[in-house]
Amino acid sequence: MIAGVSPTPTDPIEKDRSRKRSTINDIARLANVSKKTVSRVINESPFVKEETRLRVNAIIREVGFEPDPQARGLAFRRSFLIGMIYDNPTPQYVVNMQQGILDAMRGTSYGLLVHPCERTSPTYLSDLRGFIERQKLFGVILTPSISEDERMVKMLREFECHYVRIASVMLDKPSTMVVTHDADGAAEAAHYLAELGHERIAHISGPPSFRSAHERRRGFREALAQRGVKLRPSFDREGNYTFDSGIAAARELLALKPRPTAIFAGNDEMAAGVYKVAHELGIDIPRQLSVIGFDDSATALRLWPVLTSVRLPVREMGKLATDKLFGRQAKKKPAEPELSEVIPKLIIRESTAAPSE
Amino acid sequence: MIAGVSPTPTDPIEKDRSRKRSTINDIARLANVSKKTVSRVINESPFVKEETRLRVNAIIREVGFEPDPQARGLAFRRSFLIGMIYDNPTPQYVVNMQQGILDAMRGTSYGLLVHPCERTSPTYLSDLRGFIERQKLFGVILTPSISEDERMVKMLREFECHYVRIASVMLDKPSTMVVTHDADGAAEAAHYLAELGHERIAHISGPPSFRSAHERRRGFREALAQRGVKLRPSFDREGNYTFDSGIAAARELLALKPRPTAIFAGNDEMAAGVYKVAHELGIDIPRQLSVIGFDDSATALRLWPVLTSVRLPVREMGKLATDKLFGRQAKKKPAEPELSEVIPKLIIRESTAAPSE
DNA sequence: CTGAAAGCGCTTACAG
DNA sequence: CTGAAAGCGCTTACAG
Repeated sequence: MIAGVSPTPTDPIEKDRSRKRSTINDIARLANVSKKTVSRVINESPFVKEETRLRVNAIIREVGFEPDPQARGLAFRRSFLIGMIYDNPTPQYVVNMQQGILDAMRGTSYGLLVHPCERTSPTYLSDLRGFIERQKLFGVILTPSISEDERMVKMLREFECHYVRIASVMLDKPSTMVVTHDADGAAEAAHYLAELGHERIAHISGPPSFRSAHERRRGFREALAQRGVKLRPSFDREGNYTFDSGIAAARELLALKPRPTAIFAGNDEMAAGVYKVAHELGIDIPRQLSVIGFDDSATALRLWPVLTSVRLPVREMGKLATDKLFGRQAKKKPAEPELSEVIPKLIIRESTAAPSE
Repeated sequence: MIAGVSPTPTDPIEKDRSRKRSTINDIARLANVSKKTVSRVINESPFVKEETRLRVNAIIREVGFEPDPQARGLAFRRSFLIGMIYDNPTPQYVVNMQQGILDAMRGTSYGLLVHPCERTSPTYLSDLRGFIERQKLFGVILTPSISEDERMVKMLREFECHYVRIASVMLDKPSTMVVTHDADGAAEAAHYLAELGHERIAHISGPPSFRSAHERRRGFREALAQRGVKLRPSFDREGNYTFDSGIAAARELLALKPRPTAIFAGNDEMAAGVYKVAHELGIDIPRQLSVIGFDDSATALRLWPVLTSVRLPVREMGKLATDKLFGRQAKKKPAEPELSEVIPKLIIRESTAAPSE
């Protein structure tokens, strides 16, 4: 229709025009349709003639047009932003989770907004409410322990904000859950230690405010019981998933007589604390003490000897959760519930051996 | 003006209204001014009568009104989003940096969008261009080594996107820089080792693609030279800031005869690699080998013995950079250049001692 | 299957 | 110091 629109290098006006992003109006004009039709193509409406759709799409690609998420968001009354809300203290976990979410977002026009928070802060809920309401989030990914807070979830429903909860057990409708079955991973650790011949086995659990702490402890205890090994009260210590709490618990545990020959820590950070105390006391790992962690974080490989740990595929969990948020379900028989599950796996390294005594 | 507007618990209509966010129009109506005036108050325009401003602000607070960032962004042709663009491989660094940026953003209506990337990817620059153009970012924080890429910066200028570069040396106008002076930190490490009496001192540097790798090496070499100690070529190894590269370099270094009595690693990750090899070879740290890292990350405390390391206040750097992006300068004599600087500091722990031989 | 009008919640450009 | 009109780039609601 319009002749000679291709920019020439000597044409300063055309240069300026090309710097400006093209809009839905430009596309409509070039395709000779209304902007509403372009909008329909963008939003993949089925009510567009095949031929029209192809023509519009061709022009969109040619011009390199991308709709403005802010404008779309304003009209949709909902932004193209995903929030990651977390209070997990482990950087490795946070970064892996972010990576997984971004994996699923690649190629979309969505952005990832991060929002760390502290459940103990008095403004925790109101901060979060402000964040979600202000940003008009499309949806959020909730990781433990935030994912276990029903007040949080109630608020999200109020704002009609989509969400997916990552947690160690089923807490909600299957379509909103990624379940990590921490108890099964802990059970694997228990069976392995029992098979090695350990009987004086200790556990350092996470804080009661994390559901995973209960699950890991329960899975461990129950599997031990199956093997006829009892987790004695003095060998059953509470930590809070931090390195320091692992040190404190290990000091108590290793002062006991007789002391445990194996310790299963609720996560790798606390296992690192056990290592520190063992080194201080001159206790050899694994000859005199077997240690197992949980998470299989980067730390596991940096410890000496390398740590046996239960691996959770954190990055994949983030991707799974985000696919779910976008309504992209893994292909299954449609009859099956749309639950997503993840199975932890014991990675055996050099911190575990048969007891020497 | 309007009587009885306070909602009563039994009034379902009022309840419904209260669920809907109020807009600039509601405030204008309640304050008996035009929405343009409300807009002026929001944007802190000086051209509003004191009395009007107070009245409008009172109503804004009363109603709990917050302007919609998407709508503002559309009108401003610029979003209320800050991007953090990074390719740093250390999770601890990434999380600390994010925390620092969020510290500075607290109380604002801005959001933090994360964008990890790989400089080696063929789509690196075009991905980034898409990200910045699509999201119409208010500004970005660039961390090493992305912050050292002039093509990246050129692109940002093209889009008139504000930016602050965090880097180990001055690369740009002072108003856009947070300089970390890595060379000074490395020099401290050198002086300390020389003082302890070491002469066979080795260095494992980061990858040449990171400016900090050069700076740390340079600072270390020069300070050593001042003390009359030469960094021999066989003791001068290149790594790439990863744990594995630290292992590889340490294997070579510790096979040398005579081997070094001290190793300064370009970061803690590589120092962790040195520990692993030393343990394997039965070399005692610090009696037979002193080790110093850089970053003072969480890993430094989890290693045994605890690692002497050069600390960079990463979280503060993030806050500093973001304050700068917002034009919030530290108060100084206005004549002084608006450069932000950070001085690394050697944290002495238990991985360093006088050489035994 | 397609389009003209009105609107999302703000701001810019202009006028007074 | 204040406001009415037009516009940012899209979509909804309606009509045909």
